[in-house]
Amino acid sequence: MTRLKVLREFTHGRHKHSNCVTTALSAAEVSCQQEGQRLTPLRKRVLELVWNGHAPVKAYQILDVIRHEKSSAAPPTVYRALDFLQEQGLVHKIESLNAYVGCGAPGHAGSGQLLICRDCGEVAEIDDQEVLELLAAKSRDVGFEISSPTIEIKGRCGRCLSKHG
Amino acid sequence: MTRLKVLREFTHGRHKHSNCVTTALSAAEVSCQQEGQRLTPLRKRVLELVWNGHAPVKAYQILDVIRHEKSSAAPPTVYRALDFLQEQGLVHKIESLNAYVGCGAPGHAGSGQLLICRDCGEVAEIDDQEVLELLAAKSRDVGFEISSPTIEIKGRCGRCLSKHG
DNA sequence: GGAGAGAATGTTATAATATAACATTATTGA
DNA sequence: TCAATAATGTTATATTATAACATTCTCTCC
Repeated sequence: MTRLKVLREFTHGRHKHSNCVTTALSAAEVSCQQEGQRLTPLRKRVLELVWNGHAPVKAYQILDVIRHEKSSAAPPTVYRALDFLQEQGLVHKIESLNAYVGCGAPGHAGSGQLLICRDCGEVAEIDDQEVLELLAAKSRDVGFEISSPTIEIKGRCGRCLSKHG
Repeated sequence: MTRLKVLREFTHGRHKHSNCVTTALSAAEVSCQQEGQRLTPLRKRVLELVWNGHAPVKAYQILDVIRHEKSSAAPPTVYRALDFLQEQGLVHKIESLNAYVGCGAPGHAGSGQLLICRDCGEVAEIDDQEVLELLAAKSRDVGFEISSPTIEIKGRCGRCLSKHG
């Protein structure tokens, strides 16, 4: 199937997560450098915490950690960093959960389609042009022009399906 | 284009909105009757307020109105009614706005695709099987099985497009 | 009609999420 | 170095939502 990009995968079992974090942080460095944006230590740390795992992370969870490291941390500390990271396409907000996940493909415009596993909580991200084009076509039928789709899908990932039937 | 159902339309200018409200309330009565659910005066009033117009309505806006009519009104009053209405498919929550809109096709399972106009704020709802099937197919490619999609799309409606270019 | 069960609503308190507004510090570029 | 801008600090508060328990209402069964 062409045009389907997988921006963030389900882990489907154990994996060496430190690799995910390292990769994400390096990619973020590069991306920000290219864009002339500053990935400050604070922003980098927040990104790292968002990449705590493959499940969504809440703003106040991040704050709880940062508070222990930096007494000046307050809600704006975290929300501003998250805003920056979202603008850079390094993080997506999952609106239906009020939580955040790292994006596997920084610099990538907008968010793709977020797949959220009800069982294990992991989130994958795909970006499929066919889906977007079809949605755009259907929207045009009612006179609507898309600018930014939010697509969040709850269901079950392959691993949880095979585990629990 | 087949299989595209329009559950809630953009008004595209003036219309007699009281008709929308009347229709929605009647449909709700019928739907609840059929399902053996109780559309109490409170729930009906909340539904009516959600249908205040074609733009999303916030829970606390509803509460502000109800407070004037019923001194006992408090947040749970409104949230419980909204929960009930969502379960009955009479109202959808727009996750990306923390706001609510009425559904034009009660009883309909899940929400369709919500189209949100950035300019006038109106929300339409379509329900297209092709889109859902394509999404399901693409999700299957990464081993994921969809149970409930949340699709909210920001853009511009036909009227605003023709107005402002 | 009355008793009991379950549903709906009332009531109080608080949790969880997010932003406003202004002060201070750091960084960059002229 | 100085000024401008960006980033962070700081305090307060707005917004959204739920917990927990009390009371009232509605329906059914007898």
